[in-house]
Parts: sequence; structure tokens; C-alpha cells
Amino acid sequence: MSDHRKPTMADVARLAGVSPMTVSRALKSGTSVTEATRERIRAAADHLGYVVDITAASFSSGRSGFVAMTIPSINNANFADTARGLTEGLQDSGLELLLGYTDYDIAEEERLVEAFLRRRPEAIVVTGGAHTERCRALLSGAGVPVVEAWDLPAQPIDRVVGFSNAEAGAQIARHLFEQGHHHIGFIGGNGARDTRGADRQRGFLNALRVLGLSDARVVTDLDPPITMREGAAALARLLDQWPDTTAVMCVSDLSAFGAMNAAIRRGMRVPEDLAVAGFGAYDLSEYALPGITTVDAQAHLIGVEAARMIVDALAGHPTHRTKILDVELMARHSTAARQSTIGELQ
Amino acid sequence: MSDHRKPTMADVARLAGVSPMTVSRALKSGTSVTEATRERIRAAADHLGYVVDITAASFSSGRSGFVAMTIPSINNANFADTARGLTEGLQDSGLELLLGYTDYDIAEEERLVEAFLRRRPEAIVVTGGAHTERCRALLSGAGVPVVEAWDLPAQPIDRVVGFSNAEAGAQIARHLFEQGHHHIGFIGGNGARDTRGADRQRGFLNALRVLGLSDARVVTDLDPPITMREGAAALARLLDQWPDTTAVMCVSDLSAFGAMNAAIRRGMRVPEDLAVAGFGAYDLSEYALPGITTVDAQAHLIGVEAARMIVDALAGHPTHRTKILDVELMARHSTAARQSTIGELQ
DNA sequence: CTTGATAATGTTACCGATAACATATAGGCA
DNA sequence: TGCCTATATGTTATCGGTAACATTATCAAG
Repeated sequence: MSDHRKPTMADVARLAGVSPMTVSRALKSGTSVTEATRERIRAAADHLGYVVDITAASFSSGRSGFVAMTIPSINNANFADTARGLTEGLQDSGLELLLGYTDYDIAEEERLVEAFLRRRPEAIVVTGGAHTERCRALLSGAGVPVVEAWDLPAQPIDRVVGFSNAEAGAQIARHLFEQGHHHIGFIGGNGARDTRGADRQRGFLNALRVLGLSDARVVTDLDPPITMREGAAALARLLDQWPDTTAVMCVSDLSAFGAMNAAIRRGMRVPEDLAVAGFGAYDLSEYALPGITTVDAQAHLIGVEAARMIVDALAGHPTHRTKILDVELMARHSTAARQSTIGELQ
Repeated sequence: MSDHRKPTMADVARLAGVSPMTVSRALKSGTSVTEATRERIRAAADHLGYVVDITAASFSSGRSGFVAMTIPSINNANFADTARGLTEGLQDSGLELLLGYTDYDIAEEERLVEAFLRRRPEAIVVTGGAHTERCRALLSGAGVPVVEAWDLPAQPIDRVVGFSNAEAGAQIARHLFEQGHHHIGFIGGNGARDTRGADRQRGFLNALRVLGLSDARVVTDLDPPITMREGAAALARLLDQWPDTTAVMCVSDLSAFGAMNAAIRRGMRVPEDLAVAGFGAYDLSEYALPGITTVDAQAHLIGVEAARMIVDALAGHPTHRTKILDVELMARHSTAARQSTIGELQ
């Protein structure tokens, strides 16, 4: 609606009767400009409807002002929590978060990382520790802090904030065993795509073996994301193949919910006829009926810690390069033993 | 790891024995460069580990290459679907999507829009039609296409892709009435923050009045996002105040799920003692037990249509400025009449 | 063998802010 | 008062691409 050309800093400077440089300083904090001048410049900028052109600013300063993050899925409460934690942790530094999702595909992750790099982010957070060779090279050569989150890669690229997915799986396995189960299954996805899920599966099956149980009851040929639909379908196949199964761990709470309700629709009682456990501590696991036993991976904290690491690294402070978080088993009614002592958990 | 300075286009040009301009052309498609030259330049770029600096490119060309979108919540299947549809629709044009979330707060939306504007997006999509005065001004003066989504604002800023939230509410009201209910409640949130939810409520209560029913049974003093926890808490308050309520609409499927399970925990049967309906056609509504009656707002299509509008607008094609989508009632078992004819829906 | 049209490449100027350095002004203290 | 330091402001050069225009190479047709 203004004449045609967007106002520039020079326009504001002219109107306020100062040099463009003073305008530049006035519009950012922590710089020495008289309050009166700053006020006058602000008024001039408002009058002209001027907003700084970050494109030009970051070109000139060499700093883009944002952090890039890849997540497997945009619609996942866990990854959303991590993104939120990261956003919050970066806020004070004036860094913004640029999100991209890979759809659980490391080739897509490579594409995304390359696109991010073109924009010269000040740091990069990737979910997971599995990458294409070229993606590893891109990240290594990026020249900015790189954080791998949600995982404990054997060969970290740079920095890591994660937890042991294998241990999370093992905790569930031991819990189910303690509840008296000996015929225990696992429902998950194509491990090549969801490596964190595959790690949970590995830890789970390992623990079963250690306990002397069979680790054969596995349905894992579905493509991530493994959600309610997949959980329901997989449960049917699990029970068809191993009808005497009494307990099952699912790779996520969503699939656990799908599996649980599929079991109930088949006329089974949960937990009496089938115990069900998930992963991720979604709201759903708390409000489902019965409540679903799960593992809390502290998704939000992962984001906060990643932010802390990035801010410290950019400030040049020495930091630890790896932060390992604990996971916490949350036992709920879906895995209560027959003579339950935790019935009140519902 | 390279000596110190990032390679520039000039470095690539020197190595390939051409001018920088030819490098620029070679690295983007749809430009006239001999295949041999392009190959040579690509090789030189790879050799140097060169990636185009989009910061510089967009500064120079004046085109940032991305579209900005605000959504109320990052972890919401509906908005995620819209974002996905938008991403897909923009892909062919090489436009990327920059997402920001407002936490259902129009002051935060204003902050976000201002931050976006600094980055000179080529188009802006905002969720909803309620904005601060200043935000309206910023959007109007942005000089780029603006799409308001998920709503039908009385005074659109520019373009609109939405549906009638009021009509969605009314459809649920009529459906519950047809199922034989006369004591019908509504559970929602603080309308000042979630105006789309408020519109659904308005349409719902209006329809009740038209049907000659009381529109007093309302619990709506919670802050968005209204999720399972809030749904459960609100149901308790609803039943405490109006114990003879036989049906309730919730502002979203999540809150409907929370309310439904809270009712079941109280010993009620759904749908026999209480019918429950939601909104949004989440997976959850399909896989819950019983399945939850809901309204499909075609979230993904909203994104696709917004993308189409933006692409057309940027290409200078004449377009309609408003696209109104239909909503579809999905009746499930949670609202089945006692002598149900749709019992098979489960 | 020209000529003319088209494709391929080169030249020049510039986008809008900021870093780095230079200078002016204000205020404290001997 | 005069000097010195700290704070406020101005000047100049520059970041790395691309638009717009200019030029050269290529090739088919007459």
C-alpha cells in the first residue's frame, strides 16, 4: 500500500536525522545509543512501517541468527516437545529455530541438511545418529556446532544429547517379566528407517534373552511412523502367529494404544489376558483406559540441553560434548499383574 | 577443515575457468548453460566443497525462497496436516516452509509475524482470522500474499482458505438431537484465545436453540490447548452441575477422548449413558473404544489449497481470493442411539 | 559463404545492512 | 580550567550473489 519501494535503513536515518549506522545500532539492544536518539529512530521506523531486513543483515554480518533442526515427523508429541525445549532454550540468545522433517528417511535427511546448510545456520540439531555418508560429511564440514539428539551414536559427529533407547527397551522387558509374563512379544517398525525404535527393540530382545525367554515374537515389518493403525494391525498378526502371547511391548505409545484397543475388540481383557506397554509417555498413555505403561524419555529436556550446549558452544565456553539423560519407567494399569498391587493406577 | 575461508562462487569460477555469473547459472536449473560447462562447474564446486550461500543469493535477488506460516500449536495433528499439505504444494516451486507457533495467543502471533517479516518471506499463511490491530497492519503492508486459514474471517486481510467452524458445531448439535438427546452440553476453551473453537461453540449452541433446547450446559473456562486433561476435568464439572446431561460435544477429539474416559471411569457407559462427540477427525477418534463421532475439517486439503493459491499469486495468475471447504460429519459409536443402527461402526 | 536468429557466456552495477575504524561529545576529576 | 576517559555517532569498505544488459559462439537456411 506504500508507494512502492520498501523503506530501508537509509530512509529511516534520513527521517530521524542520523546516519544509517546509528539506526542499525538503535534497533538492536546492548549497543550504545542515547535513549532520546533511540526513541526518535524508533518513531521514524514505526512511521515508515520499517522492519529490518534480516536477509541483508545476516548477509552483511555473516550470522544468520537461526538454528536448524531435523525431526523425523512433524506430528509427534515427543519430537514436538524437544523442538519446544530447544526454542525456549535459544530464546534468550535471539536465535530462531528452523524445523524440517525427514519422514524417517535418511536420504531425505541428507536433502534437508543440504538445504539448511545453504542458509548458513549457526548450529544444527539432527534427530538420531544414523545418517548417509554424504550427510555425515556435510555435517562434519559445516563448521558449526552439530548436535545429535535422541540417540547415543557410536561415532558422534560432534555433540550428543540423548539417552539409551536400548536401556528403555530393556526396562520394559524386565518390568513385564517381573509382572509374571513369559510369552512376550514386540511390535515395531522397519528398523532401517527408525533406528531409535530398532535400538529399543534390540535392548528389549536382549533383555528377554538374558531372562531366558524367547525373543522370537516380533512383528516389525511396517514403515514408520508406527501409529495406532499399525499397532492394531500388528497385534492381530502377533496373536495369530503366537496365540499364547500374554504381554507385548510396542515401539511407541500410539501403537500400544492401537494394539491395546485391537486386543479389547477381539474380546481380550487388558491387562488380565494381555499386558501392553509403549514408549514415550504421551498424554495418551495416561488418559487411555486402562492407562498404558510407558517410558518417559524426557523429550523436552533433550531440547533444553541441546540449546544449552549450542549457546555455550557459540559463546566459546568449554562444554561437555555428550549429555546422557536417564529414562524413567512409568508403570500403569495396562501391565498390572493379575493380583495387582498397583490397581489404583488405572 | 578447509584452510579457513568458505569457498565462494568466484573460487569455483576460477577453478572452472568461467565467469562467476556462469557458475550462478550452472547451479540452478532452467538456465541456458552447455551441459559440458555445467558438468565442469559442478565438478569444481564439489571439489571445493562449495554450497551456494542462500543468504547472499536471496539478498541479491530479493527473493527469500520461503513461505512463513503460523500455527497455534506445533503438536496438533490437524495443524501438522495443514503444514504438510502446504509443504507438499510448495515443493515444485522450490519454496520452503518456515513454521512458527503462537500458543493460541494473538500477541505472540504478532511477535512472530514481525519476526517473519524481517526475513522477507514470499508469502505468509496465518491460522485463524483474529489478529491484533498491529498484526493486521503488518500483514496488510507486507506486500506479499497473505492467506488466512482454518477460518472464515468477516474482514479478510487478503486471501482465505477455510471452512465454517460454526457449521461444524451445528452439524454435531443436529446429529446429537437426531440421536434422541435433549440435554446436551459443550466443553471448550477460553474463546478469546481459540477463536475457531469459539466459533464451533457458537454454531453448536445456536443450533441447540433452533432445536428448542437449552444452551446453558457449557464449560469453557480453560486455557487452550484443550486436550485430554482438560476434557476429563471439564466433564466432571459438567456432570456435577448438570447431572442429567446425556450428550456432550467437545471442542476437539483430544478433549472428547479425555471426557469420554473420565465418564467411563465414573462408571458411565458410552454411548448408553453419555454420548460424546469431538472435532478434527484425529486418528484417535477412529481407534478409541468406542470410536468417537467427529467432524473432518480436511486439514491436509487446507494446506494444499493454500499452497495452490500462493503459487498462483506469485506467478501472477488471477485467482479466487477465498476458498471455502466443506466439513464432513463422521458418526461413530460414541453417539450411537440406544437402539443403534450404526453399531457396526464401533 | 553470408546472414540472421538463438544459445551461451561475460560485464557491470547493485541489493541493504554491518564491521571496523575514525571522530565528536559529555562528564569526572585534579 | 583543562585534560582524560567513556560514550555516542559518523565514514568507509565490504559481504556474495544475481539482474540486466552486452557480447560472442553456434548453427540452419538461403
